[in-house]
Amino acid sequence: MPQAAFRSTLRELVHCYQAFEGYASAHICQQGLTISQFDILVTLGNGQGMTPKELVEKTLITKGTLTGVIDRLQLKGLVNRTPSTLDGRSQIITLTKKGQKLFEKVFPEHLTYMGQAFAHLQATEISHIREVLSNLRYTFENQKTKGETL
Amino acid sequence: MPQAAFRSTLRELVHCYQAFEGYASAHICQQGLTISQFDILVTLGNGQGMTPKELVEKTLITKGTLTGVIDRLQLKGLVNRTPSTLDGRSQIITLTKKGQKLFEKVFPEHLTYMGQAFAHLQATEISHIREVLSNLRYTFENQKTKGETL
DNA sequence: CTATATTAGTTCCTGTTAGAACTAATTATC
DNA sequence: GATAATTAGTTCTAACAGGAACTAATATAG
Repeated sequence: MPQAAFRSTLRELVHCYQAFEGYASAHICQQGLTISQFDILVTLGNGQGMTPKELVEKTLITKGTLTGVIDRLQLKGLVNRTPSTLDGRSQIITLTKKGQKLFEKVFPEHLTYMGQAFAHLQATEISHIREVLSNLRYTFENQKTKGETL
Repeated sequence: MPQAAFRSTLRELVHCYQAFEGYASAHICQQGLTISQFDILVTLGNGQGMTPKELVEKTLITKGTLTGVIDRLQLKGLVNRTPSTLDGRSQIITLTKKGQKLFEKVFPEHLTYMGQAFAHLQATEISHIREVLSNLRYTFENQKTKGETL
């Protein structure tokens, strides 16, 4: 089989993701936040607080890592840890006023910033990109499952 | 502007990349290598050796990180550091026989493994994905440059 | 030729990642 | 209701990322 075809596509996927990360993080790091911290801030924004468990489910951060990310957000005074009254093992992470304020400032800015990159694309083009990515993702996930069942 | 369009596309990009990484790394880690180590092994394979500087240029690893990656590859007996005769600051990283042998085993296997994920796609479809990714990448890179010039 | 600037690689720092082991609390089972 | 299995969160380890500071060697400029 001619392998050059998919190899260059994979390279392009990596480069594309790197370009996205570079573009997004440039803005986020300007705010003195890391990507992970921003991810948590945004996930907590607009909500009533969550347990670390829920945060792990909603973000791409694993539980071992999350402890440290929350530690640092707490040091910055952006989140609080409150023991859960329902479950003694559990706690609720909430934004402090400072955290909420930061979220309300940074999140819309970030959307605008990211939106700029897509400004020259039609809605149908954006949808098409999403479809292609979705199929490619499925390709890997489906294959992985196959491999595991063998 | 309706922001939902590009937001879901970005999410899909992240998920797609994660799926790719998960699929690829499952195979690489089976070989007792990390992604970075594999990256260096493959970059050195088929060649005469390179300076760390060249490795930094050809991979996505920064020079501070590279020192450690090479250290660990050296500990595993997969690469050698040889001082350059042309430049006293410089050194040449080469695969040991063991490293070369590992490369010759692992790399073709990895290509086959990755190729499996694309087996159900036509060559034209693979090219199309590459085009879409390439354009999306350009979108970010172009935008970034714009921002910097402002 | 000598002072200066640049370059190659290492080291250090902070933060993140994945995964394993651990603690404490809770649920399930008999 | 005591024992066993789960679950929530923390801690630890090895590795990596990005960036700044550092060392030694080389190039450049006067």
